[in-house]
Amino acid sequence: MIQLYEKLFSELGDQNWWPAETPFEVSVGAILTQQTRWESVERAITNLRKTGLLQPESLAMAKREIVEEQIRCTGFYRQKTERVQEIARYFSKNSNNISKKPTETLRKELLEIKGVGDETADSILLYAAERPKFVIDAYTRRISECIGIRGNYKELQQHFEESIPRDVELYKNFHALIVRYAKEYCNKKRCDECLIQNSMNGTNDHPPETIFKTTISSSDETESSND
DNA sequence: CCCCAGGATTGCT
DNA sequence: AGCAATCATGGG
Repeated sequence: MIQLYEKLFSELGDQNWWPAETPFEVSVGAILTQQTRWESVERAITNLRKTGLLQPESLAMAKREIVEEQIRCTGFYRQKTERVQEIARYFSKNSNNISKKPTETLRKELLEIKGVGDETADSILLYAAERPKFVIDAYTRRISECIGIRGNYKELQQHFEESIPRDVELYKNFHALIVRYAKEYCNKKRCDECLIQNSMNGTNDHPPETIFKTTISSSDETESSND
């Protein structure tokens, strides 16, 4: 799997992804970017900054209509308004001790916020809180499928995290490269030029159905006993 | 006019 | 546990 990273890096270089000033900005962006282009998010962030709403306290207290107006360009603006304001409330309360919370504790708290699912939580954990959590998004799923890795969110994440060194910067860059690559190649159906099939040659040439059973089969949970 | 984008929630089976 | 409908704007 690390060969894949090397391949993508040598081909596409450093991505300098997720440009943002503060952890709070990253977290707001993580909500806004759901099912939307990043260019729209940038506009919304600019609007929020311009109106002084890019801080936890001011955003939390702002009138709903005002926030909606600023982020409307990202779509789903009513839900997203409610959700970024919840994020803002969370940061208002916890901005002092977020860095002290254990990763899994933080993750659980983030997931309690309506509108924060697995991917958004891990994006916040990785890009805002600098925790080694590999983000699984639609592109990562698609590429995983192509090289015969299947499973739910947690299984895919586990597979990536066990296959590469536990390093925050590596996680960031790898994920950024996957997204960049998928946009350039998968979205344009340039499968004939696929770098991934080539770079994974030899490490994984099993048929899609039989590859995953060996690595995952036992779901060893060390967290809560059940739901 | 159609489909898709750096998802999550809800409801149904 | 898995699947479809829903949310909504902006670009190609």
